Amino acid sequence: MDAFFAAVEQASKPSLRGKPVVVGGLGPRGVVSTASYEARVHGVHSAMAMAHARRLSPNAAYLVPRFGIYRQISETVMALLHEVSPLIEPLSLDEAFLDLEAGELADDPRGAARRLRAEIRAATGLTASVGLAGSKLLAKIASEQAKPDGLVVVEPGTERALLEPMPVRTLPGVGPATAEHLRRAGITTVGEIVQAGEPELVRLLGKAHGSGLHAMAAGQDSRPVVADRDVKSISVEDTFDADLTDRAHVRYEIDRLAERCVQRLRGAGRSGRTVVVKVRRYDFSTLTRSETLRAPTDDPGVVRETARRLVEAVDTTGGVRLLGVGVAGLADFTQEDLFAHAAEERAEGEQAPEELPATPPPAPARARLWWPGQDVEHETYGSGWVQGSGVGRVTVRFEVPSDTVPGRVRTFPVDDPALAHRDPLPLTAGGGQESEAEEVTGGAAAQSSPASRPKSRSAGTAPGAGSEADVGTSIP
DNA sequence: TCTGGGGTCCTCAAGCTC
DNA sequence: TCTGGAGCTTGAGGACCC
Repeated sequence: MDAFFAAVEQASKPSLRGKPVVVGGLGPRGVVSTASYEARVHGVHSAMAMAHARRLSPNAAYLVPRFGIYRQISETVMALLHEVSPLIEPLSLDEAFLDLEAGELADDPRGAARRLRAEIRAATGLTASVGLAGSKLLAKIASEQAKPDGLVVVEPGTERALLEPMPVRTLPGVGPATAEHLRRAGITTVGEIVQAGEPELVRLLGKAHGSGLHAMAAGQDSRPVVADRDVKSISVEDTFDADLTDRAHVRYEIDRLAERCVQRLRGAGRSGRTVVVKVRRYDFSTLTRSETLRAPTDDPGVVRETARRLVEAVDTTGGVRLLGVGVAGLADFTQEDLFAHAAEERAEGEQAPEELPATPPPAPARARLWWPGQDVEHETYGSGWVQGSGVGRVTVRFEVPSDTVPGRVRTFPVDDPALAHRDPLPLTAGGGQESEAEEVTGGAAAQSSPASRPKSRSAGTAPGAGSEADVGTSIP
């Protein structure tokens, strides 16, 4: 998926169309989730510290994510994918693998891809990119090449030639640490991984990673498209604007996180046996502590008590920047943990004064309730979104997705009773520009080798926004 | 300017059982 | 009865992905 959050914001807010937009956490420790193509020109990219992004692109619009509307649009797109093939493996809100051979359009993958992109554009007003190949690895690489707004086809037999010159970071599973490991061994391209041989890769990276990477570098990827992956763990975590130094405050936050975690656990109809606490200290060192219970639980008291016990064993004297609570070893049933219940009751009865939770931290200032990008409604001026807030004032731009010109801006006191939060407005369907992207070549040399053709074809799709330079060769 | 949130998978060490 | 090894489980950390 490509610039999805930013593309939704631009579609929702007419005044931001064609402008640099950055979506992410706006607190002092926020990072970029997505940058629009206009912001990427200035060097802004995802996972970058927000403060860094602001220096690179000071005139961009900085907005908080609106997951509700992203989820709605994602559901629309996934429903369209279902019409093409029943076998879909979603990777995130905006990206999925599709096994075309499980659908009715297996004989015309290129037509299916074209139709899909057109339908996504018609339904959401957003553009999508598609990579068409015989494996998930190559479909993913092709969809990256296709962005923005394109289609790339990797012809069977061209896989090796396509992959060989690419940097090792192209392969999934190769991050900064593995890339550095390989670089020290003199390996910087995918071709060099193949040349090094599997035994050398296993020696460098271990059995699973080494042999898996060697196979992928050789273009061998037989991973099937898997629908309905089972969730293995559920967790919540918070990074604090300022490090927590007070143990009672740490305990208070652990209690809150345990509560939220159990809410999500119950929302998913699950329980779990292993409680995990995560602590990131002032120096960014990260510790996890876990405890496996005798039976799965979804009891907030049990999770809270276990999490408290685990965090007590961690030295937090220097300060804590992040706390997390999670539950793993998920099951579909619960079993009352009588011992933990008894322990909880005992603890409640015996709580010493210093064991009492700390006074909750001071509530955020009213101005912090208005985050840039949020949807609002004013009794007089109608629907709009928060452009900014501070020094007791909040600035709102009044415009809706269907507007063709930017809306007007007005400023109010932060506690103006006429101003309220509202749900996002849907994007206008069919808002995309008509443009039939031309397909160009994606693979390297177009030598066709039917014998090497993998059994299934996968298409990776990624709604994006931008130009139409496509590359592609036809599948016979 | 330090570095989010929610996940998955792998590796390794230690303890336990057979 | 003792001992060593295999295999499993648990706990912790690291790397990676979107």
